[in-house]
Amino acid sequence: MTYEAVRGMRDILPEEVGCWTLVEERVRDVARLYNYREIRPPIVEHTELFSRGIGEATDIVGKEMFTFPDKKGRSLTLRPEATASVVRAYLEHGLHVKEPFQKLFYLGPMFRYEKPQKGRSRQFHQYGVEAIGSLDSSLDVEVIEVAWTLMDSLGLGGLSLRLNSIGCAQDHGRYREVLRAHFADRITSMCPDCQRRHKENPLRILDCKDARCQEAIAAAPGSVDHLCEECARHFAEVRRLLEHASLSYRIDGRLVRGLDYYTRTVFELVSQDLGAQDALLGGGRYDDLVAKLGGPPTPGVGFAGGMDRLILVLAERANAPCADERLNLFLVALGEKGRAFALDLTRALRREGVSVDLDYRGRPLRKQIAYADSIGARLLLVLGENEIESAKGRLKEMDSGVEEDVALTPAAIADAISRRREEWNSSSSQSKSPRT
RNA sequence: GGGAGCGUGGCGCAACUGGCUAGCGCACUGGGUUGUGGUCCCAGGGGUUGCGGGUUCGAGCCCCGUCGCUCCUCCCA
Repeated sequence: MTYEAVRGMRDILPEEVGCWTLVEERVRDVARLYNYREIRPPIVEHTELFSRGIGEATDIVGKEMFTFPDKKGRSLTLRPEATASVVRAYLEHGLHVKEPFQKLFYLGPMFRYEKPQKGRSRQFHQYGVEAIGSLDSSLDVEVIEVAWTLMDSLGLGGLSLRLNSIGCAQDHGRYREVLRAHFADRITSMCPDCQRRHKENPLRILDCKDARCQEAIAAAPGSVDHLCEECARHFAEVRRLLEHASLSYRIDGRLVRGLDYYTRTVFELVSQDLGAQDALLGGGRYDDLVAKLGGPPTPGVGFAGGMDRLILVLAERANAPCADERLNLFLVALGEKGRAFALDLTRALRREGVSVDLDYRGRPLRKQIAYADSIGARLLLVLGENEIESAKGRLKEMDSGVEEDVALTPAAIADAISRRREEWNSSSSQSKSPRT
């Protein structure tokens, strides 16, 4: 093997693409259902957008970005997430002036320089929604509902929602001190990482999984108990509305997300099927981000989900829904005459919107048919002297073996196929797929 | 970033304590006298054993390095 893909980047081959397009379609359908509109920011941004937006002190900015200089020496970065880009676009194009309240969604590749493992590659794909311009608790709940609805539409049950509120910027400062005080007298018996975190950002201690630290963490006060009056009220309302909508959740006082811009509501949807990389999607409020990036004080809330992980989970469950587009018709050409006839017929049928293919390698009849079968063609039509002379052929259904006479005109064949389309569409996603 | 394991044709695997031209299944190609597939039979192509060094009479097997993958940790999607 002479070349291989760059570490942490992988090919999505034709066999898998069906699952991807299906998930993408569902994301778009659900987003539209809730009136979120698609936005497509570029993949490369000025490095500063992320270091400002996501936070200098975060792991993402500190050590996980694909950053490089352009030809004029400006520092550019492959986006590690999309929220900062969406907010940048929101401000750059004056959306905040035209209509400050915007509901947007996106879909696409993100890049983080991490050690690759299952469910975590350096180029990965996220979908996400952002609702910018309102502090209303019902919007937090709507965003969470979008996530649940999407999972439902993919037939994914058995997921759980972890929920927390980390309060506003002022609350963060106070809570940090509360934690620092809590851990102060036992920090010496905790892991080295936590001793560092204790100084830098005690919030991160809550994320630690080291056995030595668990006791102290379990006894730590939750952020929920240290919210200011307004944040507490906001969170209570979020919870009330979630319950009202019958969306179950579990309060997790240890849930602190890795991006600095989060405020108030934070949440994660986790799956048991994913091992260490169990977060299927996560999000929350970012009420200070727009202002931090130079805009007017504007609240926002959103989430991002990992498509790669989602597809991994779908694949592990039985009957994963995958788009399965099968070729309508394969023409088997016999001899010179048959070949010429088949080429013309192919062109005519394609103009009629019928997907058709034929042999390009001069293979014998038997192999042509075997090939048609292996690529999952729905119908087969043999074109030899007999057919051309009589202007009649036999259309064979590959799955059942049933044959039907047809006139060899594009219109007649296209008609015979369109009669079957409905039946194909209703059974396509579960029926036998090609190459299995 | 730290820890552990693993790299043999496209895929899945085999090769006794280092010992003959590195095998098998699937897939692929051709054929079983150019008119019907998914079964069967025959034949065939394809690997400098991830890469680079070393030890040895001899290395797919041992040692070192390197690259990659997997899992845990970390982080998150």
